[in-house]
Amino acid sequence: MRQATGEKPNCEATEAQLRRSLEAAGWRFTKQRAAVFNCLCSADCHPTAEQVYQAVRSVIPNISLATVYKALETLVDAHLAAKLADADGPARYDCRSDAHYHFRCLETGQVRDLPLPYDEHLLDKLDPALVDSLRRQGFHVTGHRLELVGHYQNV
Amino acid sequence: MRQATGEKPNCEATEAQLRRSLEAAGWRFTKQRAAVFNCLCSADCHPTAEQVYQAVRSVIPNISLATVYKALETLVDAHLAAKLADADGPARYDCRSDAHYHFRCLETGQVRDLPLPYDEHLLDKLDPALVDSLRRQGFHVTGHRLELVGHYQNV
DNA sequence: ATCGATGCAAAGCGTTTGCAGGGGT
DNA sequence: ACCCCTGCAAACGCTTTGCATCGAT
Repeated sequence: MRQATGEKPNCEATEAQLRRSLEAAGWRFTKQRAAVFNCLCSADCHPTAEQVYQAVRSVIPNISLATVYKALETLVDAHLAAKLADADGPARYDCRSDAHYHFRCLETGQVRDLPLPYDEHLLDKLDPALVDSLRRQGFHVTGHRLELVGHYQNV
Repeated sequence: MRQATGEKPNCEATEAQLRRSLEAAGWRFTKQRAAVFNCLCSADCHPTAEQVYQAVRSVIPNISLATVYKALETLVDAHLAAKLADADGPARYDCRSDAHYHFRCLETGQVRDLPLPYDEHLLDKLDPALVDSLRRQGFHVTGHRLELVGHYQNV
């Protein structure tokens, strides 16, 4: 975990902004949800529910793991976070909900955001006629998920 | 599930070929492993362990779900299949182990292979200087996973 | 005051494991 | 004959749920 530095979209969200987003989605603002959200935003790579739980306990010692899971689900529902599947092992949570790409370290399993914009025309770059060709075969493509894999070496 | 039509790489594998691949990886040939492999190859979209179990029971009625899981793990180890993560819900199994792309139907959750070659130069097409730029930020990219999403409408 | 959120414990689901007996080499 | 594999059942890890109480509006 690192301190929030304002690099990530949601990180600048003040408590008031978080409250507005939650209420806009029909949820109440609670300190548990705020703590979970702040944990996600200050993490340098996308944590698991258990990692969020351990981190948040230093702020709210008696929070329960079930509450962490419910808070994460609430944040996802309010489009304040996204849930990322993991082939083996627990899911990871990302405080960005906009379309973007991820990097997965094959050595540690860590998942990070890539400083790379979502490219709506990726398929055209692969092959300009691709989407039409796929549609003729029954595949109606509305988006894509790209994950780069390798290893991460902090500099 | 559909009948094997020979379109998929592993589908032409005779029992003898399957035996050779298993033994090359240090495993024995058993009818349970053969039945599980045949089920994967004849499926029109990548099944879950439970779906394999239900399908294989018509061939080996007393097979256990644990054996199906072990057979799938064995096939993955022998590079005769691959395991695909699912955001929510069980994993899916693919009788191809070469790098290729998938299509995920957002309505049914079904996953299919795409008739699309793996493009090693995808990142260069996104941006020729991308890999170098990422490496300077600590991301050492060795491959990528691309999944197209949308809905599938059989024609 | 109302009604949603929390914390706890128990249940749930997909998957893995331990083990005695059966089957492949 | 050896030892791996199977089938059964129990355990497992991650996640969700039921419920009484607490807290936000």
